[in-house]
Amino acid sequence: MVQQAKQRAHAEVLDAITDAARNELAEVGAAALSLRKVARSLGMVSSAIYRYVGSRDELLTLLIVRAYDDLGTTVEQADSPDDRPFRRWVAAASAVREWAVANPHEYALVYGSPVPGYAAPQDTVEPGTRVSTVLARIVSDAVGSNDMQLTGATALEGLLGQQVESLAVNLGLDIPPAILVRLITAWSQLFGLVSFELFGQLQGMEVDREALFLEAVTGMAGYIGLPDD
Amino acid sequence: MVQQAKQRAHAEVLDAITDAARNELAEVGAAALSLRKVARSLGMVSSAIYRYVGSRDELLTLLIVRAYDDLGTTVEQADSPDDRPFRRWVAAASAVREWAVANPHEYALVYGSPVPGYAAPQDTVEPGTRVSTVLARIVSDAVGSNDMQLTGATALEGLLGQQVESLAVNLGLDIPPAILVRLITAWSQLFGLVSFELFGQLQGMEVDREALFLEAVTGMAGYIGLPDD
DNA sequence: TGTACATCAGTGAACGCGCGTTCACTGATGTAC
DNA sequence: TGTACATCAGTGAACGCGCGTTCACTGATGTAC
Repeated sequence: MVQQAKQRAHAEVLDAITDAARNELAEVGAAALSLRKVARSLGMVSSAIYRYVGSRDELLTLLIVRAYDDLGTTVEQADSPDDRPFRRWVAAASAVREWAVANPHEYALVYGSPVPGYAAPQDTVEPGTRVSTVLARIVSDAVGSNDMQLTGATALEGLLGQQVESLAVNLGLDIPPAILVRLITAWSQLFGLVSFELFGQLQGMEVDREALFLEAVTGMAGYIGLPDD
Repeated sequence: MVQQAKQRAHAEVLDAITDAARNELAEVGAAALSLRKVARSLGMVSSAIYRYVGSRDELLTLLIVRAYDDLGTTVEQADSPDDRPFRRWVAAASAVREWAVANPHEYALVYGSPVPGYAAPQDTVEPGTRVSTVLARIVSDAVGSNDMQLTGATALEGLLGQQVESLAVNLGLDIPPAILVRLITAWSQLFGLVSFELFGQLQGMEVDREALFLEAVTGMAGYIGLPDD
């Protein structure tokens, strides 16, 4: 019983460390994140951190997993399966953007340029797939309910067609290759838009970013065959 | 005369420094780029660098300008104004991707997450616009020659429409707002695709990346109204 | 209830490291007369 | 052609810094009997 209290205390401090690290991240970015600063911000001596975290890389991994999970949860909650596919797509995409705008450094940690000298371990893979899983479900639901209106799609030629087909099988997705390619494309375009905005490439252009994003997302919806109302 | 030789020598060493820095960049990334390592790789003592470069930030700026210029030149050369608009678009987009794949760290330096603690000075702005200038010229040429086939474009509503209109005026572009929004969208999607591929988000998906890219670029061409052959 | 022992969070000093930058200097090269 | 001077690339030592990580330790808390 009391051991459990100890374990709880341990977990709480670990949470506090992760929180502090998140704040550090927001101020200086991943490359400059330092165990010593995190410790200092908690009023601990730097070596005490090692009771909770094995190394700096381990802390980074913790942050990455947490960021993926945070974003994953947000997007999952933004998706209401009873809506029309178009609405679901827009909602999911907007959720990605809003989370990114609210958490720019965590977004950068996960979708920005790789942190030099850090190799993501296996633990980060699964939480990283949650967003694309939602997107895929939206599309496969639309396929299932015959809600797709794919225009101008050419049959996939050769190698790419085969690869996409076996990808669909591997992921257990009921999505025809011609649509799945477009989904993959739209998926990366979605993050492209967000990164572009967040990393300052739109700087100097005075346009309403949210409206621009909605325009783009609507265009992508058409591209992947999700009809607008 | 001899002074000129001195100046030339100075410029040559500065070039060597930039080259060495580029190599460093390719190995450790921008955040970990160090003046001392660059000096060492040239067989100089670290303080000697300061004869050529005022500070680490100045060296970074040099690298950024050079990357922008490199990419800009590449894309400009890939564009042959006599081709059909669709071909020009594909050629320009492919040039971006190929350059990025060949120079991943320079790409990351310029289009990746911002380097912490570094603020880009004004000198980097102009070379940064060269790619988008090419893309805009392709589209405005197509507009001028009545080569556009814009499908499903809704008139832009409210604020965004006005903003895009005045943007076109400011940049001196003869592109109707409805098309310009889509160009901006496609432009950032283009870099989104490239970043996604380069930063490892496609990892674990066994698809021919070039073919996927071409699919996407073709889709974007349709979106911005450039008809395929 | 009391005592001996185990656990483990947190301390504080120390390690070796590489960094950006400064500074007084040497020595080669070019210039002026 | 020769001499005094200026320029400036490169040297080497030093500065102060913050980092990740280790280690022997203290002291509080809980456990077994």
